Amino acid sequence: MSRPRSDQRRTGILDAATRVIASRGLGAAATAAIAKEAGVSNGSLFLYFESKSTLLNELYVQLKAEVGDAAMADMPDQGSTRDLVRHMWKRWLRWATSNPEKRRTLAQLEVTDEISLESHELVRDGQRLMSELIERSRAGGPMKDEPVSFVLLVVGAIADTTMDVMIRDPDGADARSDAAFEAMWRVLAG
Amino acid sequence: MSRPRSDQRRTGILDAATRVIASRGLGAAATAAIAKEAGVSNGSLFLYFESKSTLLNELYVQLKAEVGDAAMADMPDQGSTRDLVRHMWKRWLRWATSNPEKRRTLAQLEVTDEISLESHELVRDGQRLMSELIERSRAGGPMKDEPVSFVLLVVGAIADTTMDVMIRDPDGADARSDAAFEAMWRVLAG
Amino acid sequence: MSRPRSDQRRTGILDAATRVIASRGLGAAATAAIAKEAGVSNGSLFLYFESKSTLLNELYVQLKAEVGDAAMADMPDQGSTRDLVRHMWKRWLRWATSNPEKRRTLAQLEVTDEISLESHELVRDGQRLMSELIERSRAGGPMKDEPVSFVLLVVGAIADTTMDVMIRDPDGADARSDAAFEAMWRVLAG
Amino acid sequence: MSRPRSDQRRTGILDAATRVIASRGLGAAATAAIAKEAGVSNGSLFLYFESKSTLLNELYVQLKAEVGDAAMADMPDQGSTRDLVRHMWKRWLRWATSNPEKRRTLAQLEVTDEISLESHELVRDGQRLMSELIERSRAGGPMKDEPVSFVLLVVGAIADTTMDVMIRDPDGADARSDAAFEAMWRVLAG
DNA sequence: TATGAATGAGGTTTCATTCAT
DNA sequence: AATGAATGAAACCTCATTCAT
Repeated sequence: MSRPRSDQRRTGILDAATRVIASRGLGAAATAAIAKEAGVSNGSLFLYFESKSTLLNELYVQLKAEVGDAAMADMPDQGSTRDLVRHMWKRWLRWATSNPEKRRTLAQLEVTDEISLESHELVRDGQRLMSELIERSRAGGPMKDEPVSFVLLVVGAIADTTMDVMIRDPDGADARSDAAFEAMWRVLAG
Repeated sequence: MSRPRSDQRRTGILDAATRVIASRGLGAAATAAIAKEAGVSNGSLFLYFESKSTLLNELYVQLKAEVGDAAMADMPDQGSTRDLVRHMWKRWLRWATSNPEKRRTLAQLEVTDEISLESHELVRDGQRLMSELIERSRAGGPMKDEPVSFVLLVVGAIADTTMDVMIRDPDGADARSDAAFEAMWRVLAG
Repeated sequence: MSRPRSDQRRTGILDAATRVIASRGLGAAATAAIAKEAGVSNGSLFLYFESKSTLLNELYVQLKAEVGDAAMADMPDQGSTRDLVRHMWKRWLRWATSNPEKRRTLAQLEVTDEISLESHELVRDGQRLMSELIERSRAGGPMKDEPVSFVLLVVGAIADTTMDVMIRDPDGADARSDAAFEAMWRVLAG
Repeated sequence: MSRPRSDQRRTGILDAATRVIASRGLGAAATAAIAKEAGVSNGSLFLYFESKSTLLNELYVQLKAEVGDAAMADMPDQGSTRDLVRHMWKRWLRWATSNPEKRRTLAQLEVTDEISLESHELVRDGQRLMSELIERSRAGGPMKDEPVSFVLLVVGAIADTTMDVMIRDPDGADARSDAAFEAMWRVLAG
């Protein structure tokens, strides 16, 4: 019938947005700049995304899902809880250091009020696997009586901080990662 | 030209900016809105601050200093390191829960690329006292060989997360604060 | 290239345009909206009409012809001039009240500068029958020495106003119609 | 204190809008075009008018008031009703022929759905004087039992049509005006 | 010094029209 | 012939900053 709407193009726009936000900041991420970076006309962007706001929200949800998937990928089906958490930790940080732009972009989106409550909920739903692992790990730790959501936020904050530092100074990345894991593990398991 | 004298006005503008950013978000913080909130004319704002960017940078540095001062105020000159850190922790979180708008604003400014490298350095300098306390505390912990700056960032991230959750749900504030302190202390002192 | 054949589609698009303009106003009548309302693809519209302007012009001419035809239909071949004019008047207004959307759309098109001089001339040509009737009627009236085109415009203006009021308040329609006919007749025949 | 907001500028913008709409049509009356025509910056327009819509509404109300004022100006305090109506008619048409652009613009604004109900009501209120004169005149005529608002609309329609024809062909203006007055008078007084 | 009017670049979004399928 | 994705030129409006008063 006609040229089919292309998933590649959609993805291309999201990728372009990631790059623009990472390099120039959210404040300078004009739709025109994103479209240009994606090699797409100004109007096409609005064919694939209803508004700039939906674009940002979808990008946020997708990136969050990507981190979550990366962290839980290839999870062994046996081993001590500590080993499982360590696996998660490694994958998590590896994703960040391999995708510094996505990490930077995510950090910016995390605080905007452009991101709707609904998107935040979608993200929470997608983190069920991580939540469950955290839940199991904290049994004997200092946060055993706190809401899981809070524990997850704290662990996430430590991870994010570690990522940022690792990205900024790749030489010390391994040392940072290991030390932070030990620290984080104590937060959970005491 | 020369610095205008009314410090009251300067402060008024900074306070207004805090309120506007906290309530409406950084994206909607037009200079006109800030001026209006401050009860000052549009143009006056630029007599006190060279540009919007300067204003935001000064606000950031000032708020960061305020948190630091609050955290280290009334520090007893003796007591175990743990007690000192506990003191810091309590003051720190109390400041945040007493100043939710400032906390919210700070969270927004933290990620903008509007904040210059210089401002970030200024902030680091102002945190010397905290740094030293952290330095002393971590001696036997899992992060004993990491750069202090990194440790400080991790501790700060835990604190910020705790603050945000406490502000969002004041009922559980005390439980959150205590549990997070124990967790944080393990990060430091193992 | 050559005229596409499906007259049904052509008509469907014109009808859709009528509906869209009547309900949403000429300013909101995007070609995409018209195509959608017609159940036809975006691009097809331009197979049937060279441009939006052509579409509007054709719609205008067609609607005007329709009113004219309706007004002169079933005209008896004898009777006093007054009876003939009365017949015309009745049919004219009946068409309008039976086709409020077409009437509304026509009112909008009447003033746009989108309508070309040529279209206006086409319309005038199509109103020859009405013109002749008016011509005969005004013999003894106050406008007996004016250009027929002017008289026709005046009569049309009275009719349009009456229609609009009738459509807006159907209860008083008959009273309006009768009174306005008497008034109009005096304009013609004094 | 500062440069005062200038009524001249406000008026200048309204005048510019009138000119642009009259010459290029409402569809081509971009705010940028209006601003340029007014010799004012793009942004200034929005300092004087909240939105394009308010600008158009104010223009409409103002022009309508102007016509009404013009029509009722210098009304003698005695004389037959017919003389008074004739006075109104003359002034009314004179205004239109002296202000062809305003007349054209008004014709365009009259049908837009950009004009709010409130504006239409404002206009109606401003036409009380005319209404009263019409009311008195129609006592023995064919429309004596119709709503005044309807009669006013009909008279207005005749006037508008006459104006348009007069403007288009100034040579026959006087003949048109006189004939149309006689016709209109019969509508009222039979 | 203080005011707020003035500026114009830039932002998001719409839409008539073209073109690949 | 038919589709609907693609285009890019506007359109309206905001806002940091300057400038007349």
